[in-house]
Amino acid sequence: MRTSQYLIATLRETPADAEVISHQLMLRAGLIRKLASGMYTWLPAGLRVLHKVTAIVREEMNRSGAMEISMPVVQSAELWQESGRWDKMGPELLRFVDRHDRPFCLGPTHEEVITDLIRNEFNSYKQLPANFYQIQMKFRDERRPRFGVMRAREFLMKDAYSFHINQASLEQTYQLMYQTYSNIFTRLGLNFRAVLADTGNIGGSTSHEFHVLADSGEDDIVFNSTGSYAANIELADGVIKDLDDGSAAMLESREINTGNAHSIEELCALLDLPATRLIKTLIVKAEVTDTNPHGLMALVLRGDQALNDIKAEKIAGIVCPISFASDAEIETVLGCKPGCLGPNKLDIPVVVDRSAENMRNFVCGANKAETHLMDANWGRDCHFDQVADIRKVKEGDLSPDGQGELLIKRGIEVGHIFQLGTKYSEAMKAAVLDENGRSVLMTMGCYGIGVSRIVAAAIEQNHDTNGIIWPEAIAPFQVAIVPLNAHKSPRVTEVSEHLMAELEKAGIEVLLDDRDKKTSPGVKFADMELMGIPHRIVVSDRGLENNELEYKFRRAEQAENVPVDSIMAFLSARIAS
RNA sequence: CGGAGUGUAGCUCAGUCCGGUAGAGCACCGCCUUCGGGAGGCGGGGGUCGGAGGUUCGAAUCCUCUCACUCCGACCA
Repeated sequence: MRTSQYLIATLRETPADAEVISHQLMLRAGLIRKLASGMYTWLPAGLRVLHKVTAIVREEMNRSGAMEISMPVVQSAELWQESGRWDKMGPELLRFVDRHDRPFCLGPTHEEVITDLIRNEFNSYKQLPANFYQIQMKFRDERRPRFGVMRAREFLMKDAYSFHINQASLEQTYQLMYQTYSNIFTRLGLNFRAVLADTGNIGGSTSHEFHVLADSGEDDIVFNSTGSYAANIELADGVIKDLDDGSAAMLESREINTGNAHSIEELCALLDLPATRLIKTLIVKAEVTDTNPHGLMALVLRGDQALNDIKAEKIAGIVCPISFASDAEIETVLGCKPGCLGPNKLDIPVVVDRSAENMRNFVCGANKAETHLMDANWGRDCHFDQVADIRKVKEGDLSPDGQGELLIKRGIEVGHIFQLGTKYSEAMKAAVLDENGRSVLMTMGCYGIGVSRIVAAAIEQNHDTNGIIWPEAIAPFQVAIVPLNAHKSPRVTEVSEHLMAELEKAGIEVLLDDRDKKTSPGVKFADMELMGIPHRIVVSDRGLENNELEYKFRRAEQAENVPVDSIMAFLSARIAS
């Protein structure tokens, strides 16, 4: 390819409405342009990258034995009503009617369509297991699209759905997909982690997310140094090192005046105690029942620990999404404002985190204005109804498997695999006959990859001040040829053209920067670097006088000279490796 | 959906407070010079100042409404 016949849509300056680096560089390198919020046109160079990612995903999915299909983007409401998600989904599902006033939606995911297909096609256990996938544009009307294609409304996704006669078969395919995903992200050249994940509303028992590590990621992922444990912070478990073992002798408790000190920090300063000696009591909304007429619940943690909302939402009776009780509600029910609350003599359910379960002689609110309880103890002064893990793990906690300490890093979720169970097959009556001629609901799994998001994630992980540094597997071109003074030097032109032809014959993708003499060398260098092309050859009279070409690897500091007649061997060795 | 902000040339922005001929740099077109790190000179094209309404002799500028976009939060199989 020649730049003179290609859309090199590079921008010198950063567009004002791009905040994260991948979004800025995708615009500046001329990969995408915005049509509307969360919707992007892929320009030629960007589409080349997207296609390379797609090709790797497709190859590995095919290798795993999955079958590629293509389902409609537009889906009729009936199926969604049948699964119950038409009402459950909310405005994220973009709905509209056709000319006959029949309701439709743009597919945000395809569980309904695939389940409908398979319940009609499959009759026997002998047809199982089976795994189907597609690579297709999805549409989700996100409340707040952001960061370019990282969180877009229209995005390219690989989604796969597997069908099984039982849980054991599902687990086999699940493992296969786990391995397939690991292969895909390895081939893409990304630094990633597979982590245990929350199954969220989709249900099911087991789920893993695949995260590309990058500081701009939207998720916190937790893992130990040996790699034997990794989880999304939403459900990560960890062991506190300095946990109180509850062996100390109980001291006499007493009320103390703490004035206007309300926060843990203020109390620590006032009492000259570490936060680990304090107890934090949070009041959240709960369902109103006979046993809990106030509709509130107390969540108790050690003073230095933070609440994990996702974990807390799993406690029976808590209102989802979790919300804190207002000051007025707390005062009405507990007779005290927040700031002096404690788990003593509360007539609402009290859930204590394991971090506070065994504490001795702690400080907690006395449920009385400006008053805290010193040297309080469970049983004698305070009570709890239930112990649960509701704590957000911290860096430095011990790994739950006993292997070292936990690290926390930011991650971009690029893949997610689920064991669905029978959620959809039950709702949509998708069954086959087993070997005894009995009708059995199929067990399902589903497996997603954010293909367009991978492009952004790769940039987040691979860039410098000059622009993108593509992993070689997904670069739009492998080699850039930059001729200098081609308009004056027939020899430079000839060598450049010849090299391009040779490389293309060898199946290597080349971009020859043959823009006219008005495009200065500096502009060409800057553009090729901005676009992140991994290998660059400069052809100049100066070099040719010594029979040399200049080679520079995008990641390297320095360029090096290579004899003209060994350039093909030189390049094919580097590109292969 | 709550909070904040921004809309002026393809891009980055000035001009708005204090109403009076629509600006700069880059990009683009032509000619000349230059040619290994975003060159220089001369000449040129390009805008209903997001939209609608209002105030005024006169509105990019003041007022009202509206639309779009961005950020923070909430939300997110």
